[in-house]
Amino acid sequence: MLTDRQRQTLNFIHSFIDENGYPPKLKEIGEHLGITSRGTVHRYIRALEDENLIRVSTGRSRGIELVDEVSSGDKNISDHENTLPVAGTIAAGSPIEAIEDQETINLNEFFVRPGRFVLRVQGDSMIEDGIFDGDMVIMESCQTARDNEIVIALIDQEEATLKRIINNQDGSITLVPANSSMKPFRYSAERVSIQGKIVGQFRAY
Amino acid sequence: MLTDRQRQTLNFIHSFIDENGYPPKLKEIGEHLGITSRGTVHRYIRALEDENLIRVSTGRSRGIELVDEVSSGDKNISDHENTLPVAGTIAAGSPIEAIEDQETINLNEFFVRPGRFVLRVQGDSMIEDGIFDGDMVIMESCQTARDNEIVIALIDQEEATLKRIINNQDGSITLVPANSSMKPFRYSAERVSIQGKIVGQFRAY
DNA sequence: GTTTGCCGTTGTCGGTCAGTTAGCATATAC
DNA sequence: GTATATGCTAACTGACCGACAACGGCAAAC
Repeated sequence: MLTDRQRQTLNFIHSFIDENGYPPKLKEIGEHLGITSRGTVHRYIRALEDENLIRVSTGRSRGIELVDEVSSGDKNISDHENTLPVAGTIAAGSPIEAIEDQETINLNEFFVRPGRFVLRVQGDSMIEDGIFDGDMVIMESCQTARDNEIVIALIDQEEATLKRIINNQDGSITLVPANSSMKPFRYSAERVSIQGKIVGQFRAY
Repeated sequence: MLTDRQRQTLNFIHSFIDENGYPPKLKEIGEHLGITSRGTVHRYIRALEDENLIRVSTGRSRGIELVDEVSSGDKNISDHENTLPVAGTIAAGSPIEAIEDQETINLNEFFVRPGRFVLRVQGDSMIEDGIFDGDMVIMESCQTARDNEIVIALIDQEEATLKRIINNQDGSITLVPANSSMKPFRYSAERVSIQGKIVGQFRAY
């Protein structure tokens, strides 16, 4: 029989894998449970292993596996249910006609890849690039970026912002907002770490 | 089981090929990961080859091939493959960290419904509403719209445009661009037919 | 034909990180 | 008092990671 904490641990492992496709490490589990000690977390892992609920490859990072439960049901989704027809370009002079058999787009296939995540944007610093307060941006994790890419930059390990990046000759980094009422800021390289770059943006009305 | 860095490497190779049609070289992978050493990158490549996830033609530049994953059997369309984790809101003061609140978003479920379609936007008439030249808009077919909704209006059965709509007291219709260099236009009701209203917008970078 | 430079390959070195184990402390239930 | 669950710190080990150096193949530049 599991204790509360053990059950919480198992639940977290479950949803973490669901979400990320790979298992968490002890530290991540600890953060979720509010435990700072990896040793304590490890004791839970051990207990769950004894109960035969997980499998652990000893020594390896992220070495936790779930023990198979009932194989998940198939989710038979026929393809067209997941696509939107692309009716063409809207430009002066042409009505949008009956949408025949033309191109379709599957938003998931278009945007969803491992290593990507979504953020809701707060603030107006990128409005001139068409990224508005409340918009969602699709980011891809990475540590470096080329000039003029839009990135999430973490400054002094504290403040995260969405900005356009310029890698200066001298190694410093300039973060440029797309809002003429704000000014670019220049930082030494050590102060800035990049957490991801933008690959998409969307908005619902 | 892959390490974090190995997974990031594989993801990058994947999207690089997707994007460019040819595989990246070590240096390019390194730049993406923030590594200056080709040797380190090479070790990842080796590991991925050992895991049978890629194939490498030894010695050649850009000699990486992806191993077909279709063959890898199950393709357990587990849900997370179609969702993106929502990492939270990006605002000053908070690093994007452990993706805690397990919210995820499934773009298809979010946007795809019967009767909707996608249009590519041409022109700048809606830039102040964050709809740029080249953006895609998701429309829902309908014949009427309330004030201030963004619609596709077909004028004189000829010209289709994306505009904000105002239904005037006298029955006429005003179409308002979101671009201060353009003026609203007023049409009699007979001249305008609405083909759909906006429900979403997206853009790829 | 030689040189130069890019690229992949291999190996080594030192630093960091994750998992593991053990010992100590506290609170609660029996 | 004893047992159990919980949490911490400290220390050990091996995996992992990144830099660097060196080599060979190849192609463009001279």
